[in-house]
Amino acid sequence: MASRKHRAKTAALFHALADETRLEILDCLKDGERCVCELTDTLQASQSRLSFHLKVLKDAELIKDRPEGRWIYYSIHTDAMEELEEMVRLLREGGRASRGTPRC
Amino acid sequence: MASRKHRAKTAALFHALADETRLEILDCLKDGERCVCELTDTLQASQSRLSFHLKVLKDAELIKDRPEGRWIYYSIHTDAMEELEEMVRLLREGGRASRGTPRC
DNA sequence: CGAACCAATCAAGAATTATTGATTAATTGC
DNA sequence: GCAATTAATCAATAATTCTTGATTGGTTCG
Repeated sequence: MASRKHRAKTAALFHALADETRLEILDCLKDGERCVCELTDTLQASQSRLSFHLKVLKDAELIKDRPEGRWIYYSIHTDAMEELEEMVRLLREGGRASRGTPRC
Repeated sequence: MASRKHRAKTAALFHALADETRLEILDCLKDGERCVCELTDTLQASQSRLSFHLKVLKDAELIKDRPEGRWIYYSIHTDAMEELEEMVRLLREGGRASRGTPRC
């Protein structure tokens, strides 16, 4: 069926992934959690810019944060990654109930 | 490693998917190929608007077209869908060579 | 407390992307 | 050939997203 709501959620998730800087961040976090200052170092990006992209990723629930003292550590939110795989599977395989109905 | 080039390609692919109209088109095409006028009908979208989004999807190689007479039939490009799954898998599982290296 | 540090937020501007309406090109049927 | 149909493209505008630099809030350490 692919409800309107689900479609919006899917679009939002893909939007969060549709940016090189954000992909770079995710790539970086695959090795484990990092604080923002480590990321600015590694990715050669300004603090403000990075903060913006981290927020996008966090809003999409692709990453989560853990404050500790004056640092904030970010890491990959595994659940969302699983959800992403599910979305792609639906997109690909269809998940259509009626195989005989030709029109959408 | 996730080269710069690969990251750009990934971002571009996700960008093509980050739009409700385009997701709707893909959803529609899952039932088989459709010509543009069928899509404008079903999706209640203007011809020009649809044409724009079809171009985005086609540029991302998510769909392909088959001209026949004065119609143009669009359908899902299965290869790209497989590639998409591969990208998501890489994003998720890492595909990182050195498991021992902590920094990115 | 005050200085230094980390990170979020804000405002302004730049850049990109989407929508609309009009035009154009190609094809079919009369 | 001419009118009608299908779809791409273009120009202009609207809307969204990104970047930058400055400010703010919270934390630690002296």
